[in-house]
Amino acid sequence: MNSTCTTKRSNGQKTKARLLRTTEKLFASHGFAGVTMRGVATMAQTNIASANYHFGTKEAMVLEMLNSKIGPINKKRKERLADAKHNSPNKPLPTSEIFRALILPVGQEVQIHFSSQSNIVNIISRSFTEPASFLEKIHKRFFGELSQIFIDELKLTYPDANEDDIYWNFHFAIASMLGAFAQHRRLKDLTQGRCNENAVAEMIERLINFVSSGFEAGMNKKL
Amino acid sequence: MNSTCTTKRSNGQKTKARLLRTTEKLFASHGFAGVTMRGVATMAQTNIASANYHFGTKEAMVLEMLNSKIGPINKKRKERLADAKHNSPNKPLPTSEIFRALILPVGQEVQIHFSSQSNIVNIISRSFTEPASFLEKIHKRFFGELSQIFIDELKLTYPDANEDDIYWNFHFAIASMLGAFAQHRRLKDLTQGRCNENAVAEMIERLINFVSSGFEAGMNKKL
DNA sequence: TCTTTTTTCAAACAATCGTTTAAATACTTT
DNA sequence: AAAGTATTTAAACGATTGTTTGAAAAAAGA
Repeated sequence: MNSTCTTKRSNGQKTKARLLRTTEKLFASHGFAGVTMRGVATMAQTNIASANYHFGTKEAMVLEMLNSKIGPINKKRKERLADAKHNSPNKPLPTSEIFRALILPVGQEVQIHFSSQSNIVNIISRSFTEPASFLEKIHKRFFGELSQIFIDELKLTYPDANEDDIYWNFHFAIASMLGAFAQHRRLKDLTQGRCNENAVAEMIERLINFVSSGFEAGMNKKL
Repeated sequence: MNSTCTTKRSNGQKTKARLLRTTEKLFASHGFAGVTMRGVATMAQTNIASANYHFGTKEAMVLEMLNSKIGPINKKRKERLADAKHNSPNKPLPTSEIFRALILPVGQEVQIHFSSQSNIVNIISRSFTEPASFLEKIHKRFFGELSQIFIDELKLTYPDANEDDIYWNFHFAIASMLGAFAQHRRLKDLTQGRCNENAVAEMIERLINFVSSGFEAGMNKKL
């Protein structure tokens, strides 16, 4: 018959998408352990076995959700870095431009879905200290390839620098970014309501400035 | 009769201490969810019910362990800050001194128990993004009172600064510290063995420098 | 020594977890 | 319309979780 809103299968992809969205919400608010097959299925208004039918295991379901969220962000990061290189050829990039390419794509995602329950901030903050061992592999997979690209770029900007300096301070930069996002939920308590939703863009700029300055200081100052 | 090595009760406190040490190890390596009453009891060579007898609940057991580890560190932080103020009265503290008081006590703890299985780094890194809701309260309790002390001190050093600037950049500083510790376990992979155990003291100094520089830049530079 | 309290233990409880099964339903294709 | 595939469902499985019970064992006080 004339299907009203579907392309091939009408309900299968719908249910799968609903399950993914629910996984997103539960993972964002309660972490991996808080994602239960029953909870996801119930909240997605379907059956437990349906979740297993679509994803096989809980682990695969969470992984697919994470990939759908973090994958596009990493793509934008690489694109922004490539654009910056293309716009100023044969010249090393400023430190702030490198970290802007790293931070801004997440920041934009945060701005878009700020008041959403399944905020990307919560997902990222959960996914980098989750106890589950498979998440460590995922983290390595997601940030491992990306790290090398950005470290190589930093080496071009600091050609005479000690490699240890680059590694250490890049480590701090990553830590600052992730930690800032991880703690972002608690910021309202910390500041007693001083930071409202509209300040997200401001926070991103502050974060880029903080990280870039810290990195530069770490490269220049001899301890 | 003449008790050989105990003060009042011979075995009760011993078992309780053994349970706490085991909780420490399991929490450090597998997080809150990885701490199971059976696992702790077995590894501590005692019975499940014994753990419940001594602590009541799993939550209380983990809390007592956390308090025993983080409490003394926070005490040293306040002491170091008070000492710094006492040594230079009527003069605002340098930014690096304030953050040194915040970071060094943890760093020393890290150095002492670096190769230990129950490293304080792992405990701290676990305890600040653990999904369990009670841990968020603990985090607020532990860092809540401490934050205000250090923020007040930063206000003295930057008397003309915008309060928002102080809050934001202190937030980043805390995030950097926690994130750096949280990621420390993965650093060996990231650097391909470039960072050995002896480099802990170096990392602490680098971290203090990174955080102080980032904070100062955030206070001075207008965006 | 006898009594009292503290501590340990095996066993079971109730709840929840991820996963599987097999039958029923919905949809597409022929 | 019939056949075949895709999807949903209720129900159960086995394993694990934190917690409780009640009795045995150990230690302490009298």
